[in-house]
Amino acid sequence: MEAGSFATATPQNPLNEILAETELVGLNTYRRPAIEVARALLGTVLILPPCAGRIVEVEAYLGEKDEAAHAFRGLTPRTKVLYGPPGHAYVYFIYGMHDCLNVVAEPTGSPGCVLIRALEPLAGLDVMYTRRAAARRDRQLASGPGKLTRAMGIGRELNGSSLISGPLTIRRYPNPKLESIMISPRIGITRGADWPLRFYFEANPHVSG
DNA sequence: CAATAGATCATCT
DNA sequence: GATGATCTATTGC
Repeated sequence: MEAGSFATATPQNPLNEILAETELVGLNTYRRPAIEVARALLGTVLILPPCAGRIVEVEAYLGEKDEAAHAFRGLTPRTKVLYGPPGHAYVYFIYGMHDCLNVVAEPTGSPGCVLIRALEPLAGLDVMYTRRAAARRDRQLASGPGKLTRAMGIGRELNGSSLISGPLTIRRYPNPKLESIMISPRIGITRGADWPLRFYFEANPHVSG
């Protein structure tokens, strides 16, 4: 957050500023190979009012040819959304406890997607701290796939929802801040663990460990 | 600080 | 019945 330029006790929610300075990420951005979409989403802003966070870490999942992807087993009730149109949210429940957010990529019928792994909190921090009682620093609010869904209030009710119409949306700055991008193998998987499909901002403290 | 165990359930074999 | 795109608390150095 910014240093105390104002002495007012009521903190201004910067969500309106973010909305004014950004533009909605459109369908053409999502309807591309998952790797390209992953790169394109780095630095964009994930918004679910009253919260917003800048995407600083993502992973690409390549569909049926990718052993680590849910779609490796083909079309099932769970993976149905992945086979649907791009630009939609795929939210699933894992480890009996956590929800994870993916963005569906590639044309309809091709189940590539991008896992959102970490956010730099930008707006609604007070709400995030309420939801994430264990967090003592901003960097602990959303530095992991389960943490960020918790902090943002993203649940399975948003599975299959459109990122174009909302309420969950992704927006980009016309002139994004420059940060050097690192590439590494994906985290937390057993098969396909050697493929370099994780992208993150090298020096950003909000990236997961 | 690093390592580890426990929580807890949808999905698939 | 086992596994898993995780997080947290706790233990041990």
